[in-house]
Amino acid sequence: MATKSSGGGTDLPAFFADLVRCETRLYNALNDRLRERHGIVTSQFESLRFLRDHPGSRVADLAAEFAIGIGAASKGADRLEKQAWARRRTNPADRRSSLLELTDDGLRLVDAAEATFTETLTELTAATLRGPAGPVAAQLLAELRATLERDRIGLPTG
Amino acid sequence: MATKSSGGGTDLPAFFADLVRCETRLYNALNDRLRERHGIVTSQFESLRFLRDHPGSRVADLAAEFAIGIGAASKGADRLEKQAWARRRTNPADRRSSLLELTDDGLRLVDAAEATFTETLTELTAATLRGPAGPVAAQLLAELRATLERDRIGLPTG
DNA sequence: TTGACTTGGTTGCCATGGCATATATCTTAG
DNA sequence: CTAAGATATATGCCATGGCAACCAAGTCAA
Repeated sequence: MATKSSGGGTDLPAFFADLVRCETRLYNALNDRLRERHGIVTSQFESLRFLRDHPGSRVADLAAEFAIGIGAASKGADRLEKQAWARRRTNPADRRSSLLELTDDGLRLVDAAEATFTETLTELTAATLRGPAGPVAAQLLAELRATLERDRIGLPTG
Repeated sequence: MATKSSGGGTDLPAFFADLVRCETRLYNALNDRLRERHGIVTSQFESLRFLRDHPGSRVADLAAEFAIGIGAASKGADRLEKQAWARRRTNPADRRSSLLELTDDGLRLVDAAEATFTETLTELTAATLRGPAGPVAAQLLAELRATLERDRIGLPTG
């Protein structure tokens, strides 16, 4: 029981495998629904929601939030701009960067997509999360996330 | 509190966000360690471990396990074969498919990588999972995974 | 002020995965 | 047995992300 005892009673490799499998399948399922109803995928929905809730963010802020590279964040912003869902505005305080904000179209889209997102997520997870373990697990994931972010774990290079 | 009550006391969108952020950062961090020490990434480690533990699996079995498309699984197998970590053997019962198995090199690699994997994962998560919430959360994710797999949620097309 | 360093972002190249298509094999109704 | 359909995989095209090279702009010390 060497493996189990390292995690204080939890089989960490099994925990990780379950975490990844849940994430993959939920992400895929949400992609399907969001694509068919709104023409976007989950990563775009999350970017739009972040920009709605944090207007004036920079490309680097998107990268940090989602733990993706700066390059990927920049390209993602390009795509949102190309669809006229977001735009870059010159940052008056630092001309190297731009401040991102949603357009009216983008705002309407994210609000509509959020309904689909929440509905689908509820459909897929509410039964399992309904019991008393739900909030405990949610709290633990929030703590794990906070720890990883505090220690800057798993940030890509570029 | 409409959102929270749908999940029986859990904010499902927040739960999902935390789940995805944890998965991304852990995956990235494990990628770094595995790449520098063994020249593989986490997805390859997981494939190798699966083949070690389920010898004679088919490409379709890999796809189902990881909720990726058949095409992606086929290409992944190609890459493992190219490195001589695995090989395809003709399936005597069905000549459309091959049975995959590790080579001796592949077996040595996965065993070595597993030590790095477990060690890194422990380093990153053991502190958070140590408390009483750890097993509760692990159990909940296992149940969620089982539900998603039972209902075939989030399987790609090809 | 200026030159070295840092920081924010963009872009090109490569690897990987999704999806559609193409093949080769099974399976099965008749 | 045969033809139609189902199944397992392979492969091509496209989208996306990592990483590195590059450029523009800010910071700082002397």
